[in-house]
Amino acid sequence: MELSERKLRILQAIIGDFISSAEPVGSRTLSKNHDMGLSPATIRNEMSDLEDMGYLTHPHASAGRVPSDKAYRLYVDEMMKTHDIPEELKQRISEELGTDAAPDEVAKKAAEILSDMTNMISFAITPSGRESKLLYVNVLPVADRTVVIMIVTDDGKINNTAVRLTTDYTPENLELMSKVMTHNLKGKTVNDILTMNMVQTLETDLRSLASLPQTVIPSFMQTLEKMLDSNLYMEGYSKVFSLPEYSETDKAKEILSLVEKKDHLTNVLVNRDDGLVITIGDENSDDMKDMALITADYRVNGKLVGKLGVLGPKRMRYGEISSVIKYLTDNINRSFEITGDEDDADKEATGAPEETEFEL
Amino acid sequence: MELSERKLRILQAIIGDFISSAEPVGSRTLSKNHDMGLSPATIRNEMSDLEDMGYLTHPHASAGRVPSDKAYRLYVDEMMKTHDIPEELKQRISEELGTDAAPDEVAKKAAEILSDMTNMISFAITPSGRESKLLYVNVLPVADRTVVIMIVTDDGKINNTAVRLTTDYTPENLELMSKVMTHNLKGKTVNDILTMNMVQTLETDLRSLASLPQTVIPSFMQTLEKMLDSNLYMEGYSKVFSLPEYSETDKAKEILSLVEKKDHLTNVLVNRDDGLVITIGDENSDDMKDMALITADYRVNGKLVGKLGVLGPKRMRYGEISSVIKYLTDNINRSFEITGDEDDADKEATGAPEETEFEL
DNA sequence: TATTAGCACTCTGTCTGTTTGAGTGCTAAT
DNA sequence: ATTAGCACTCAAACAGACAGAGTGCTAATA
Repeated sequence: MELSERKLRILQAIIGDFISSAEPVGSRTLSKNHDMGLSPATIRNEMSDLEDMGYLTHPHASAGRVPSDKAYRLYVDEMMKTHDIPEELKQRISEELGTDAAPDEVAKKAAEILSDMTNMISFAITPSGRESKLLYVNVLPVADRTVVIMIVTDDGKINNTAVRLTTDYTPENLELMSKVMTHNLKGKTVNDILTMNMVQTLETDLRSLASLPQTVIPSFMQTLEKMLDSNLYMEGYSKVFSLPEYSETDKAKEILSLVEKKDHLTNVLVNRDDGLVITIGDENSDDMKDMALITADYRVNGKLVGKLGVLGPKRMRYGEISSVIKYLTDNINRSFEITGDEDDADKEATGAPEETEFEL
Repeated sequence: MELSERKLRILQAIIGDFISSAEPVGSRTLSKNHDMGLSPATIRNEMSDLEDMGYLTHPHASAGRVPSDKAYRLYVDEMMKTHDIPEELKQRISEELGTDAAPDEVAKKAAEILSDMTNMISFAITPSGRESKLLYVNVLPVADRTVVIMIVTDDGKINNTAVRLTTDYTPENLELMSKVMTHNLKGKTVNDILTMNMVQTLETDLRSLASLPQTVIPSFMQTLEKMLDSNLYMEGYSKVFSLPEYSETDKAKEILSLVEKKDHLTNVLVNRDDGLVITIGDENSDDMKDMALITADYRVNGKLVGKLGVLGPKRMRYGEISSVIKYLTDNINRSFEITGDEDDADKEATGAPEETEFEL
C-alpha cells in the first residue's frame, strides 16, 4: 500500500491532535475538527489502512488511534515545520546569555530558559575538557606552604586547586615551575596529558626544584582529571506533573528517577551525535523507550562540544522545541565566538603565555 | 489533665508506630504490638484523653489516631533518642569527605550521603562568601588583552574571572595592580568591600595605570558579587515516591515544586538558626506546613556557615536523621579545621601575600 | 475506682454490576 | 469510491453492597 496524499493529511491531523490533547483521536472528532470534506467512515477506512502500514496503533478495540513511533519519525522528517521565535523570547535570550559569562553559567541559564519555554524537563551539559588545549599553567603563592595551581585552557575555562605543601617554597621556585610546566604542556590536550605519561618528563625536568613537585604534580593531575567531567544542569523536573502521561505516580517516578541518574544522563548526552538530534521511542535506549529526546550541541571556541536537550513524552511539539533549541545553541555559539584582535605581541611576564590563541 | 507516665508511654508507642507505618494507629493494634498490659478499651480511653490534650488527631470517625504537631514536638524534645552511626557509614563518610576538597565538593557529597542514609530529599548549601575576608587579589596575564582576576579568601575559596581588556597591558601594570588591590583590600570582608564604596579609593590609587582599571574593576566587583551567593545542592528528589504521603501526584508535585525553587529554599536555609534545628509542621513557613525540616550548620574555618538539611513528611525518623546530620556536620567541621603551621615568613613574590592566616 | 468486655455505630476501601459514551468494523446503499 | 447505518467493544463513571478497622459508650468486673 502507498501513502497517498490524503492518508498523509489524515495522519498529520491525527498526530497534531494527539500532540495537543494526549487523547487517542477517533474518526468522528477528526472529521469535525478538521473539516477535510470526508465522513468519519471514510476516515475510518483510511485509519485502518494507516494502522496496517504501521503508522497508527490502537490502545484497545474501541479507542481512537494513537501515532506510532514510525508516524512520529515521519512527522519529524517530512511534515514538521520550523517555528519563529517570539520576539520577547529572543529578547530574554539575548539578555540572559548575551554577556560573556563562564561556560557553566551559560549552560545553567540555557537549561532554565529551555525548560520555561517548552514546559518540559530540560538539561545542558558543559563541554568536557577532554579536548581542550592547555594554554598555560601557573603555580601561585597563597600562604605559607600553600600554593594554588591554576590551569587555563583554550576554551576559556580557568581551573584552580589549592595545594598544601610539606616543604617551603620560594617565589623563584614557583615561577620556574610555572614556566617549565607551561613550556612542556602548552598546546597539548588535557586528555593527552593524562593518557601519555607526561608526568615522567615533567618530574625529570623539575627535579631541580627539590621536593616541590612531589606534592604539586599529583594535585595538578587531579585538577586535570576534574576538567574531564562535564557538568549537568537540569531544570523543570516538577513540570512533568502537568503532563497527563505522568499523572500516575509510577510514571512520574520513572522519568524522575531516570533524570536523577546524572551520570547516566550525561553519558547519553555525550555519546549523542552532534547537530540537532531527535530520537523517538524505540530509537532511544531501553530506559527511555516511551519518551522523546531532542538535543543539539553548542560549541565553545568552535571546538568543544556541550549539549542542550529536552526530554519528554513522544507526544512532543517537535517543531517548536527544535526551533527554540536551535535558536539557543546558535546564540550560544555566536556569543562564544566573539574573538578579539590577535596581534600576537610577545609579552614576558610571570608564567605568561608566549603565544596564544585565546578566545572568549 | 496531666500527662501521666502511662499516657506518655502510649503516646510514644503511637508516634513510633505511625512513623514506621504511616497508617493511623488504632487501640487494638497498639495493644497487640506493644503488649503493655492494657486492653484496647483502656488504651482507647487514654487516647481520647490525649486527643483532648491536643496530642492526637482523628482523620475521621472510625480511623486510628495520628500524632499532632504538638506530639512530634514533645517527641523531639523529650523522647527522641540519639542513634549510633553504623560503622560502614562512618567509613563512607570519612572516605568521601576526608580529603580536603573544595567547599562545593564537600557540600555536594554530603547531600548525597545524607539522602542515601535517610531516604529523603536532602540538601546542602555552601557558605555565602559574605563574611569571608580577602586574602589577596591577583591580576594575571592570560593572553593578549585578556587577564584573569583571581581572588583568594580566607575560607579556602579561589574565585576567578577572565576579563577582556580594551587596551594592552604590561606585566608590570598587572603586578602593580595586584599589589595595590591586595594592599587596600586585604582583611576586609567581601560584604564590606561591596557596601562601603571602596571602588572610589581603588580607582584613585590605580589612576597611574591609565585605562586598565576601567575594565578590570567592574569585573572585579562582579566576581565579588558572585561570591555572595550560596550554592544549593540537592539530592534524592525521586525518593519521595516511595513515601506513602506522596503517593498522590498532587502531593508529590507539591513537594517537588517547592524544592525546585532553589532561591526560595536557599533563603529558608540561610535564615535558619545555627545548630541542629528541627521544625515541624506549623513551625515552618506556609509552604511546608505538612512537612518537617531538619538542618544543621557546618563551619569552614570556624566562621563561615553552610547548612545541611533533610526535608520530608512530619512522620520522620527524627532520632536517626538528626544523629546522621550531626555526625556529618561534625565531620565537615573537623575536616575544615586542619590548620598548617603558621610561621609567617615574609615571602616576596608577584602579588604574594605579605602576611596570611590561610587555613584549608 | 480503674479496667475491661461487649455492642452499636461509623467510615473507608474494595468489589461488583450497570450505564454511558466514544469508538471501531462491517455491510449495504448511494 | 464514499457514506450511512448498525452491531459490537471497551473504558470510565457511578451506585450499591460488604468487609474491616476503628471509635465511643455502657455495663460488668476486680
